[in-house]
Amino acid sequence: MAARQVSNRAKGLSADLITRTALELIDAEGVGAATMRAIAGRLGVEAMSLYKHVSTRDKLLDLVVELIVAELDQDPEVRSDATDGWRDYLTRLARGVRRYALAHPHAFPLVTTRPAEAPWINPPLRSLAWIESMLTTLQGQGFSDEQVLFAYRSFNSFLLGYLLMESGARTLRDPQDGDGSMGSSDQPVPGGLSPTRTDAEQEAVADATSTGDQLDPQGDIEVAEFPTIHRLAERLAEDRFDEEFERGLERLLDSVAAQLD
Amino acid sequence: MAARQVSNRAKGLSADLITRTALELIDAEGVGAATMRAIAGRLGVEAMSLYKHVSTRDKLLDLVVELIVAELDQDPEVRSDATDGWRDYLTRLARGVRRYALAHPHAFPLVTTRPAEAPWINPPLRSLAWIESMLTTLQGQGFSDEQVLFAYRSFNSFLLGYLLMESGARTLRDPQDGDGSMGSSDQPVPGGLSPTRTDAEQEAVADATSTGDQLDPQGDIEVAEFPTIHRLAERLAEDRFDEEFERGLERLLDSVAAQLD
DNA sequence: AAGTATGGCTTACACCGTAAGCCGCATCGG
DNA sequence: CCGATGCGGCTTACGGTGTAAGCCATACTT
Repeated sequence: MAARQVSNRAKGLSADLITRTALELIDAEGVGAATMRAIAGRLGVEAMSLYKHVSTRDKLLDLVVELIVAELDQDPEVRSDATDGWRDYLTRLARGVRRYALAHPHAFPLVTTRPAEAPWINPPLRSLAWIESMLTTLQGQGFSDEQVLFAYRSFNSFLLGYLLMESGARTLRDPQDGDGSMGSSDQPVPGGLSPTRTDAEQEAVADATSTGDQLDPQGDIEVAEFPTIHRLAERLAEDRFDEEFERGLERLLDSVAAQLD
Repeated sequence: MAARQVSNRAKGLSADLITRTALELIDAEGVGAATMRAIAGRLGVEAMSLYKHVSTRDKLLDLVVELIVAELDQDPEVRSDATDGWRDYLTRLARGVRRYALAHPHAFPLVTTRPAEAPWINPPLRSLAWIESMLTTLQGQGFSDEQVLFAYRSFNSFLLGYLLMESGARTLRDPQDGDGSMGSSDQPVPGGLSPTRTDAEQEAVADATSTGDQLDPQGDIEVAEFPTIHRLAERLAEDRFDEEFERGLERLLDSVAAQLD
């Protein structure tokens, strides 16, 4: 009964499994590593077999984005009701989004960058279900249409900017970091549920200087030319993300509150 | 004397010309359209000739980013001095950045997404020269180190989030699009395209319905499932970007000012 | 038992980035 | 003036990519 699939047949493929495998590859080695052949290979299957379940690689990447965003549904801290008020609701939601952003630093640019189908679906909250949830919740909390719209847009644009900056900063290097959590990090940001390994070797190292000759071969700053950067380099590189995220979020919520006058 | 180059020779190629041509193609048809062959073709040259001036396509894309950011230098409204105070300085700088973001909506994701060489170089202001300018200017205006850092990070993250959202919203619909580059950091991973252009590497294409079956074939909302989105759809799609940008910027500057207490 | 649909596989193609090498011409040292 | 040098084009070729088309064993349906 079952089990024996000597040749082909019954490998148990499915769009979901494929999507999940693609995300694993992306997490491990970057978006570029998730080729149809690589995904198939990891599933012990030929590349063309994937097309029985997924129409195109492009659509597959969209599915990956959906999969990531769907982590909100499993996130125990995120709630779709606002029993403790809109501020609590938005705070939990924002932290949930941050959690999946940091859980998938290689994939996050996909979430932020992929063209949307409608102007009101915007990153990083690209799920109609959650957009609806947010809008109705705020409305239920007494927000006028105008205020709902303001809150929605500010919220998205804050998260987008902050998280892309943060995940970008955390991502760039990788001589070998082992676990990637340097510095602080003790907040409730631990993480997503997926087994992301940030390690990966990726990046041909070879280049290093990519922005022309702004940086010397070691990647250090030209002291003479950029004295202030050099002086502040250490503090610029410092990791205060948790703290700054919470502060920024508070400021955002304050400005939303102010709009309620 | 020059002028007549019957066969080969003296086509006047240069890294700068190539970069400029690449940007034209990106602006017109998306990042994915800027293949080495396409760029060369537009210059009446063979693809391999480009490599005499540019080491790799990846580096070329970096040059494109540099070229875009360099538009700040030509922008008559942007000033590198703060004779009218830091608020005026930051306002002009922000508007300048917005100007090039909107001038190159297809290329902007490159600016935001391309892995940086150092943690303190972050999008969308990816020029050491301008970073230095901003830091020293603020410092010259009496900001403490702490305040400079706060201002720098807030400023970047605000611009990044707002502009990516805006250019994304303005971009979404297009016959074809295609974007290349990679997420946080990727491999060389060349890419194959399909009939028209899509792209490999990171993502691509704007093919319309992408978020699964959230939208019906026309791209309209499922009214029953998402009543609030449907009710607010028109206003969500409304274009109030100019006004909101200015308001958001003001709020940002206020919060920077508050930090000066 | 026959028919049909499903879900794998094989083959093939156009296009991609780019390594390697060729060669005409412009420049310069003698 | 002539030869050497090397720059800046071109040609060829390779491995990799997404995916169209068609094949065929198995599993479900009737």
